Amino acid sequence: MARQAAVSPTTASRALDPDNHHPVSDRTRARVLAAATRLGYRPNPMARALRTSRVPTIAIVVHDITDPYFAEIVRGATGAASAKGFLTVVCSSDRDPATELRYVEMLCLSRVSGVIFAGGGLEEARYRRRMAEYARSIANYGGAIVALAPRAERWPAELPNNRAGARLMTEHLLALGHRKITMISGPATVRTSGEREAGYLDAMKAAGANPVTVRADFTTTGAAAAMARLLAGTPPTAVFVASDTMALGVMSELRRQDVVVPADISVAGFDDIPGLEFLHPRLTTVRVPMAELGAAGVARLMRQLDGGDSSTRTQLHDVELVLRESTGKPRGK
Amino acid sequence: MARQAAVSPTTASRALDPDNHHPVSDRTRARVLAAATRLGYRPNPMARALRTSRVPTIAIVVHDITDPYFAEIVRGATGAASAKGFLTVVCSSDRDPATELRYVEMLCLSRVSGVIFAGGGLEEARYRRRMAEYARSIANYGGAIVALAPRAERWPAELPNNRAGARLMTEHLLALGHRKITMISGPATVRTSGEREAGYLDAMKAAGANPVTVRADFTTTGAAAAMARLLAGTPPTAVFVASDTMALGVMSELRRQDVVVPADISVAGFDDIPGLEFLHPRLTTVRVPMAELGAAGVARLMRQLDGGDSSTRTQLHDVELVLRESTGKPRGK
DNA sequence: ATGATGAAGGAAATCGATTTCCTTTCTGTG
DNA sequence: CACAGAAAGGAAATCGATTTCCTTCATCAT
Repeated sequence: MARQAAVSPTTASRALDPDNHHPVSDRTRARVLAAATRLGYRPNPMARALRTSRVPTIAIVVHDITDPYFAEIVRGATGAASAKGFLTVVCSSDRDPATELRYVEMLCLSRVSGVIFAGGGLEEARYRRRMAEYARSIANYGGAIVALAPRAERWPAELPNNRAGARLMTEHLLALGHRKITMISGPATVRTSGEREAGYLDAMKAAGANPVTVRADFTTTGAAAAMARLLAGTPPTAVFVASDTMALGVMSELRRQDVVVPADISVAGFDDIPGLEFLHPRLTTVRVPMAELGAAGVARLMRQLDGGDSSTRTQLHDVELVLRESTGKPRGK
Repeated sequence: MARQAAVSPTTASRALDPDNHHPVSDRTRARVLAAATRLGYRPNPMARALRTSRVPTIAIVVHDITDPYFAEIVRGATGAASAKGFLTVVCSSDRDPATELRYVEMLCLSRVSGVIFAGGGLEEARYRRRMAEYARSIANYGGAIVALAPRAERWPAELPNNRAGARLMTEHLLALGHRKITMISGPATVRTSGEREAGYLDAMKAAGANPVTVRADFTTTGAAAAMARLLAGTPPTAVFVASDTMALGVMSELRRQDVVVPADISVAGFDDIPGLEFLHPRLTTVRVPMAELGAAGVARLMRQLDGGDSSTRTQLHDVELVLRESTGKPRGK
């Protein structure tokens, strides 16, 4: 108890308040500060949590922590959070809505200061209803929420510019001379792939090309299966895959069937997850600033907690074309 | 306050105690339980934390969350922890000792119930001293510690059987007919690679073959550089790399120099990180049950917290050879 | 001179459980 | 029948800050 050393019980708290707007004279504050450093005093987070009804930790809920996309986001978020003295709990739902809801319930209960949803939501009624309930409860005790993927809920969001990126990539493919470009996208309920699809359509229409979209599971194996179906018919000269994780499956299937990339078919991905440099040919993709998104999410959270920013505005983050080896001119051009 | 509904202030706490050894009559307990469920009562974790001086969360400190090896461990740990009603905070030190120490200090302060060290420690005096201090402080408030990698500190540990796995892999290479097998290992201060080296030496000596070990940074690029040096001299017919992450660098360098795997050189890794199936040729490696390690770490923690297990014994986990395409007979055999 | 205003800081309530003492009521035994 | 000892449960302290009320002065305007 730093109190003994200093003089006062209450005053210590006031003097130690970082953004203080309490009447404390400079002389007193100096005395308290001196005593505090002398004693190596650190306020007990649990005690203060009980009073303020918020623990100084933020949570980040992801679909799968082993997915490099989410791992990068988590890395960015933990760094930013710890710089602010916050711990980061990660909740990996393994894509199970029930698991995710269980986590969010625990988070509410524990009164974490903020929750970052790195993955998209679900279009299921029960899920949506319970999530809304939890969100209300979090807002109630003064917690904040931020989304890093497009969602039905109107939460503050920090998103990659999916549509612009997809347009850019499609234009790249068109510029190489491709006309038959098909997009391997996710299920209609996944908004991220939906936005990327929109960008693809923008570019195809602008070029007067005929867009073809096939839907697959938003996973590696789902995309591999879709690619196999494509190969069974008359395959396009280029495929644009909605995410790198899916592109991995596509490349794998192509190799299995001895289709040469990019000579026979060009392949483009989205995200630029780490590790792509070990794939051969190296994947052309759109770089999403994942760590930056994580950090931006934390920053947004902090602004909300400080009472400043209360808008539910969506902040877009620029993405960038990364040209590597998996795309090339179509045969005979 | 479930108290109103029931009858008593104290008694509720006793009745709700899971492993109760308090004098509470069955009738009373039933009444309290009924009231609790009726009101949907959940004890406030922060209040109980203040009293018991431990929050129901565990921490896992890793070198790099984007490394699939650690990501898998985290996945295993979070699953096991949440099943016990614990949240998991992850601390990614990015291999910086100062960052790691800062995290551990925050963890002590927050009074997390347990800390799992997924990565190895450092051999630096200052680091060791401060870490010992924090460990003492954690033990002081009743927290637990578990290591998932070999460490100088004598903490309870759940480890993969690195030595046996390395012996197995080396024997596999020998059985294929290789004699010139060199091991690309980590720095001498990294105990994990040290143990794997020992297993390699065991097998080489037993076979009367001449062991050659080269040291590299315990990273992808470090291993790539080491492989480049090896190719500059008279290269071996097989290389055994201390980890899959490093093997990625080795494979990349070999491809860059147009060395064909396994025809020209066989390559073996260690860990069996996910994503290896997209490498070509697919990497032969030793499977370490990473998620299982994470879960075992949590289980060990729980046993310590329950006051049962207080041994600092090291529990070894079996590893398993995974034969794929990157190893084959040496030329001309 | 006097009341109004505001700055500085202390006393005590509060956050919501857990835990330590008790007190009361049985039960069994000499 | 009296009394020891156990069983059941309540009152109050505790954990360590934060926050709400006050009280006390000093300053200023009327």
